[in-house]
Amino acid sequence: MERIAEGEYAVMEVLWDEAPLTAADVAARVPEDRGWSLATVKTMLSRLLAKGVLTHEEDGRRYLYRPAIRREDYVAEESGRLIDRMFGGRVTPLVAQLAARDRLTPADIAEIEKLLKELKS
Amino acid sequence: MERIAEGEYAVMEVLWDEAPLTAADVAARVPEDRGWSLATVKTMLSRLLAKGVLTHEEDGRRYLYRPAIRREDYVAEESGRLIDRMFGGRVTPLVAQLAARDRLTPADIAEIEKLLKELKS
DNA sequence: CGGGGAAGATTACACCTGTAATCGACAGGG
DNA sequence: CCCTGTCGATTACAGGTGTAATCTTCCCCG
Repeated sequence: MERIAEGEYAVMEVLWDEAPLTAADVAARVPEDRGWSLATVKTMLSRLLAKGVLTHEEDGRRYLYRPAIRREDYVAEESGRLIDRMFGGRVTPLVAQLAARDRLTPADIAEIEKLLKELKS
Repeated sequence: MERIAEGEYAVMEVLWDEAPLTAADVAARVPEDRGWSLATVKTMLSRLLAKGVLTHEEDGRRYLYRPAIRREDYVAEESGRLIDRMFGGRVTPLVAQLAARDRLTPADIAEIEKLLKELKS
């Protein structure tokens, strides 16, 4: 699966959330703080099409864009890459790391424990 | 903290493992499969210096390089970035995701449970 | 029916990254 | 004392990315 750049990912998020959309619709839904012009969004859409992670169907003179890959799949791949690179492919050190950095609230801990318990059954 | 590119990260790994080292030493320790020439490694070192994530001390006509940032800190930052981007800043969905993707072996689960238990005390 | 606006396509351009080659200085061996 | 090898510094260059502007085509409003 083709790599998706950081900015492009923001566009994918929009379409994972709602699809199909026109370029203008996507632009309208991209987070404000990106400060992107419509032209920029169109560039992103073209590149994502070229990468094969979006498809488009014609709607008169416009395109309707929709994701060609599933969000969970992409997220899984990216997470895997990070874990491979920074934690030698092992998940436990990641969790340990997060714990040590106080990224885990008591609520998180409870939730994860529940999750793991279900996994074992 | 400056962003470290994928290739540059491989150089950092070498120096986190052993420092200080000369450019030639670093080149000798970079994973074979990168297939990098000494020149390439030197470029990486310069860029990392420019980014402020390495320091160098003179040793005659050569430099001895050593990390200027701690590995755990950088790893923490990168992990945080991924979690923010792909999981809305929440850790639990990450773990859920890993679980669903069978990235968690029973041994992992046991280990994580132990880790969490310690956290609570 | 003509002009303006909107759609996608094409082009632009600077910065980052991977991957070096080349350059100028200098130290050490013969 | 000179040559050669080695060092860091500088330069190179293509592909990816952020961020658009411009071009071409065509539809709709007046």
